[in-house]
Amino acid sequence: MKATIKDVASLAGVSVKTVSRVINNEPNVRPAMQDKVNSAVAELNFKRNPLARGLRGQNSFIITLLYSNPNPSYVLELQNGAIEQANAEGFNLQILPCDHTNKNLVRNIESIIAHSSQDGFLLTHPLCDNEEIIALLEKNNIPFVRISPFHHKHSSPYVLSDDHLAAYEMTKHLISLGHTDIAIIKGHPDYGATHKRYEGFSRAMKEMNLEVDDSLVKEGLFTFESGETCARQLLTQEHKPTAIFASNDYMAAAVLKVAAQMHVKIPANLSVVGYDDAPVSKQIWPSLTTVKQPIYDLAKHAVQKLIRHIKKQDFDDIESKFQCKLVLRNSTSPKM
Amino acid sequence: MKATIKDVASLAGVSVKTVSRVINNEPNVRPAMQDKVNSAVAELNFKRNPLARGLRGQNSFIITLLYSNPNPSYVLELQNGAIEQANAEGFNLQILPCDHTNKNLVRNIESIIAHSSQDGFLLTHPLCDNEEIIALLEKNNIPFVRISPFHHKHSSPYVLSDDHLAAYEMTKHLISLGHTDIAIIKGHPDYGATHKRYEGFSRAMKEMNLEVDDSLVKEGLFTFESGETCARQLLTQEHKPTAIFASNDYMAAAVLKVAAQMHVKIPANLSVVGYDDAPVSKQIWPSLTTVKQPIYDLAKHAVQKLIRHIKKQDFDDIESKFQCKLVLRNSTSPKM
DNA sequence: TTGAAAGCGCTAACAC
DNA sequence: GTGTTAGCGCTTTCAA
Repeated sequence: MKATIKDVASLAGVSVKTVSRVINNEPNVRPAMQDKVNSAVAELNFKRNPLARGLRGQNSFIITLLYSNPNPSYVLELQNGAIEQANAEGFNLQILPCDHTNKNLVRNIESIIAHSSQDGFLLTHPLCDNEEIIALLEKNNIPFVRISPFHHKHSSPYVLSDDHLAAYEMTKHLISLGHTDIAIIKGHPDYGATHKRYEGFSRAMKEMNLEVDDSLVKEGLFTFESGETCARQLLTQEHKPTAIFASNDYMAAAVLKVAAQMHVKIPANLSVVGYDDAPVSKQIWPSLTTVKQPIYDLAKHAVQKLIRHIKKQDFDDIESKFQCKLVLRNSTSPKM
Repeated sequence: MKATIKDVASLAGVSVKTVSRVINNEPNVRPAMQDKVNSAVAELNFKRNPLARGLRGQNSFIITLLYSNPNPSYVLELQNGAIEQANAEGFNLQILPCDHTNKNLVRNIESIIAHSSQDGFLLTHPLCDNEEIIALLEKNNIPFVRISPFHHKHSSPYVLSDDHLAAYEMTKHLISLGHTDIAIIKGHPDYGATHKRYEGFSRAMKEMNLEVDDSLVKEGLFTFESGETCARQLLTQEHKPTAIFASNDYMAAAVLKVAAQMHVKIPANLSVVGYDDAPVSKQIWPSLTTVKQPIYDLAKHAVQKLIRHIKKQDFDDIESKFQCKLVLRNSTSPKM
């Protein structure tokens, strides 16, 4: 059977409390004792029982990743980064998918935090901008870290990628290819990313003294269908762009569809860029020039911040910002 | 603070054991007592502490979903179905991504099952066909259910979708459109799905007295790149097909790419079908005719089977087979 | 610096 | 049918 702390104690010839001190890196244990305990631990292949630890101790060593996101590759990368870091620090990650349009959302989360014992939460957009959820966690004194929030007004820690800068650089890239009539298909208005990406785009255009014609700014919803509608408008209206910046890859893929139907050659007659480096960006032809967010690192760092918070250790900054990467593929070319 | 079983007991004026009996649906409690307990539970908003329950009881009420799969939408749908069902039955689902090419895989899993306390495992392909993992679980007497296994020789329960039939029907569909020169791009040879899909294809062809020319059977690997290679061969060789059955959507998307590059019009000059109903099948133009597996239901049912196993309840069948659905989109048309 | 004892919230064993 | 008691494996408290 599994070795318990008692087995270790008797093998090492010390008390259970001493074993507990050693395995928890508590101070006030003589090195000689530590060695004895450590070799007993190794010999018995002992690991703490997380259930017992969680029951008796202050902490359960469980953190919960809460998300409501329709993008599978994004969610999975988030999960993988969070699991990796949580396990490395001796925590378990619980994943909690939910639906942010559900009317009972807050009540459901309330019931979950009331009855299971998580040490902290990782909140992704759009949940991390939900005032009710934040108020709930604060009221219950549960530490949380927000991932890519839109609002920064809360004093709670958060991690994000520099969407503004990446959109700025991508736009500059299009301009450097000679494009001046650049359209943008914006994302869903409720998403922070939408506005940051648009601001980055605008700043680049302004800096290069390029006017952004209103007819070249379309309001999408991050879905393929919305991208299709916007693309159709852009490619049929009087003022046609020579390049389109779609605020995510799904909408960029929709641009390719409309272009194909209208016999507009990409990238020869129209350059298209997306955002996210979603799987589709490689599975489509021409493959999409896009922006890769450091999602895995974002998640790892968010867990790190959260655990620091839980352990009440010294804080690093409230904000941690990570850089995106431009991924140049085949949907862009110099303006003819 | 949270209400405990003691609080409920004193409010209801009964012993803790009676409360325990009621909340666990054990027999031998008078209805009057049950009512008293139930109203006390409701009044205090009591829920069992899962940590304490897991520590004392035989079961931890944790089941683990083990997977190693590069397909994000597949994995996420699996997770969602499994979480849904597990929670409905009062269990927690732990997700455990791993890498089936890792040399330490079995040792890692061994360490996990030795030290945390899961009640059972859900195994997905290719892990569910790994003899070492199965032997490990059997040795430790841990119940497990396999999801879409290739080998059926084990007596352990499994769930799967009827790949053979779906591939058969899809092939029949192509034949009904008038196609006779139908090529197939097979999947990775190590995957069971590869062979079942090929068999379904072959049976349909044979039934209709259509010969399958060797040059129309290509060996892919389920990746976009492998699909591209196969498609290039098919579209440049002497014997060209008028329809291509790609064993998954990634490879079907690759066929569209090659066709576009070679100015082969889809579906006018070439019909293409995929498999899986991956996100790309809707994000590409023409959108892909494909097969949708009931992954969500597969996962739910697998959990159901597993929990039955854990509770040592009467068994349903070892095998549970679910039907796929043909999804007809725009990549197929009658042969011209 | 170390250890003995109590007890987290629950279920199992057994008594009544 | 119902209750009492012990104890899961660990951490906490407090005494030495």
